[in-house]
Amino acid sequence: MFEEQEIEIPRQIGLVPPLPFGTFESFNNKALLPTIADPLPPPLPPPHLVTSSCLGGAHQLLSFNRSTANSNNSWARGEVTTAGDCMMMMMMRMSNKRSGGGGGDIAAAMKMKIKKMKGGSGRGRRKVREPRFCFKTMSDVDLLDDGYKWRKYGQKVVKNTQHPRSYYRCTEEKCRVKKQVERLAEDPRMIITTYEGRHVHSPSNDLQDSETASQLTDFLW
DNA sequence: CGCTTTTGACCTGCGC
DNA sequence: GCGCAGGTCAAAAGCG
Repeated sequence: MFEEQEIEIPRQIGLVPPLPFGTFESFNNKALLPTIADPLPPPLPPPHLVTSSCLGGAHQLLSFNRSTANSNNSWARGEVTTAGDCMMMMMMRMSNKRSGGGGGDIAAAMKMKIKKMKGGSGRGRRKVREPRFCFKTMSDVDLLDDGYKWRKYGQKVVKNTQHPRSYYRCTEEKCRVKKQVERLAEDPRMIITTYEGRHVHSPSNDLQDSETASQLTDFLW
């Protein structure tokens, strides 16, 4: 059970079904498909982070075809080929669910961390913490291609970790989305990517389907 | 030359 | 109040 009153980030993060960890099948099964009309999943198990080793090596090619997708949304028209696509799918999935209400699991998962950061830290003005969620992925490269352009603005060695945490900000003007990237101490092949905020623009990658781009704008933060 | 990365300093909150 | 830790700033260096 979650003590929702202690959750200090907006509940718009929504529900995310727990993902089996360690296999690409987790991306081929329905749990991750961005089917907008999906009913809400059953009540969630305890707080968790979204986890999946969707990437074997650097941006291993993933295939995700129309028949698998089984829906008319934009993603069903193409193939998922990059790490970024995988992350987008997860993000979209989360966005799909948030409107259904009853969310808060990710928020709960982050509760301790957010609570600790409540009031924040760092230089200058204090601001309201944006919604956050994180992915655990397997990749050789730290900065996954998620369709957006990022500028690194800091790096920090976090206590009790072997690898520094990198801080990135979306390069788009007026877009305040940030992300943190760090490698797992236990398994350096795994990287934890934490997104904070919501994109106010389309991915900078050239998407062949402009409709896709516009829909992404709707779904991605 | 403009953009990105690096990196040490700085700021703020929290725990003791 | 002090020290610690996390997050951010910004100057300098690097790069295409």
